[in-house]
Amino acid sequence: MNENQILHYALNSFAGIDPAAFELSLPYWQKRQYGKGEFYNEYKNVCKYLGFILDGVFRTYYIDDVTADEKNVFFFSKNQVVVAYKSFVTQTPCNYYTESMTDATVLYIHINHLTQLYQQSHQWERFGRLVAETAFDLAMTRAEDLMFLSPEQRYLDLIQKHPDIFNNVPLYHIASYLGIQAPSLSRIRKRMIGK
Amino acid sequence: MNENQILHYALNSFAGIDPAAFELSLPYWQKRQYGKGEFYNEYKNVCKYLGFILDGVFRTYYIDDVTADEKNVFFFSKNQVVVAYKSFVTQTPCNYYTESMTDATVLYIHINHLTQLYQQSHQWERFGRLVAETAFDLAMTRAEDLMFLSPEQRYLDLIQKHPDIFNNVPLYHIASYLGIQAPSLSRIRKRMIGK
DNA sequence: TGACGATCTTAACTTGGGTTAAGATTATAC
DNA sequence: GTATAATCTTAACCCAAGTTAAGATCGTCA
Repeated sequence: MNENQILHYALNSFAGIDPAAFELSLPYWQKRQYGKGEFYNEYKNVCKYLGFILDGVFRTYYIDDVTADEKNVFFFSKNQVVVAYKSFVTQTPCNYYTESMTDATVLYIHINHLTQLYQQSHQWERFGRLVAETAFDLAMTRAEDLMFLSPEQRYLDLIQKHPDIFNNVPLYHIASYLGIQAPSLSRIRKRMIGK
Repeated sequence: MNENQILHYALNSFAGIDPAAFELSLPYWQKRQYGKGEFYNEYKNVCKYLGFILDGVFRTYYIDDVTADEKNVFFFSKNQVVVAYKSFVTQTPCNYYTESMTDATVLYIHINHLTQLYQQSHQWERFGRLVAETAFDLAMTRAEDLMFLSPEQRYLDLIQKHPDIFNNVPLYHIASYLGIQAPSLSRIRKRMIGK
């Protein structure tokens, strides 16, 4: 499959975007390559683009004012949307950094063009609603993991449900995502041996 | 103000629902009184109603399969929407209990009627999008609090930002919401004295 | 291959929350 | 106003994660 076919396939399975609706959007998608460590969106920047990851992994992180620690909030990987959702929706500055952790390729569309598509097409309006619901689900699941699971359970969950992330990301970034320090993750991994 | 005026005022400030659009919805709103401890929506139930709280406080909580502990997820209070959002949107069974913590009065609308309003009116469609964005914001803020703040900071935050909840809810429910046990909250409160 | 930087683990110690059960305080009902 | 239940605090002990720094391992590239 070429890149447009991959994109159409993903949009169709996600939101039932048919060939005609996809055609509508085609002039608006652009492609960008990211080197490892490049920013998709920076702190204080308004996020103006919704991206679709053809390849690579991104992370969204927060930097604590006081301790200057980085805290990983989300990972985004292949065939997923990457966006600073709240900033994108409200067009306000973002509190996070969103950075590529690997070389990456992204197809992206400007918010103005997306808004245009919303007005032109029911299918795209539906897409907008589904993105909102997906964002809610992502945030809610994150909150639930933190509320209901121990760090150890969160670790096992991540391995099981997101091997693509686990296998492409250094452990200290995993630890930060799980809400613990690197030595704690090492201890958890040691405890697991033989279980 | 009578109850319909309160509702219209809230809908107007939240989503710019004008008198005509409000009029459209009027036949669909119903009123219910809750005694303390009654359920707005139960575990495994599909949430079919979106509620607007005229008075009272509700909590949404999860029960751990293993320990049988209750974990408070959200509080909803006066002049806010109460709903099990994910269950409502997807019309799937809810993982939570949503229960009134005080006597309460709620105006509520059935999902089918709301969907009907979405189709009839742009203003109501906008309302639907804003509810989605509010739900996202609530879940994201919950996740951020758990990721970035210590239990102590979360406690101070709650007092400052949600005195209405803090003043109407027993401390052991607050502790559960903060993600700690009641004795820990006592220790935090003791530490605070003199600060 | 060997050296450097990146990553991961370990150790030793500190800190704060979990657990359990008892006791103090507050609210509520009779 | 007193009894009773609900709520809140305290104590004692345990355990997991935080912190810091050192050391082991892995990857990469000249």
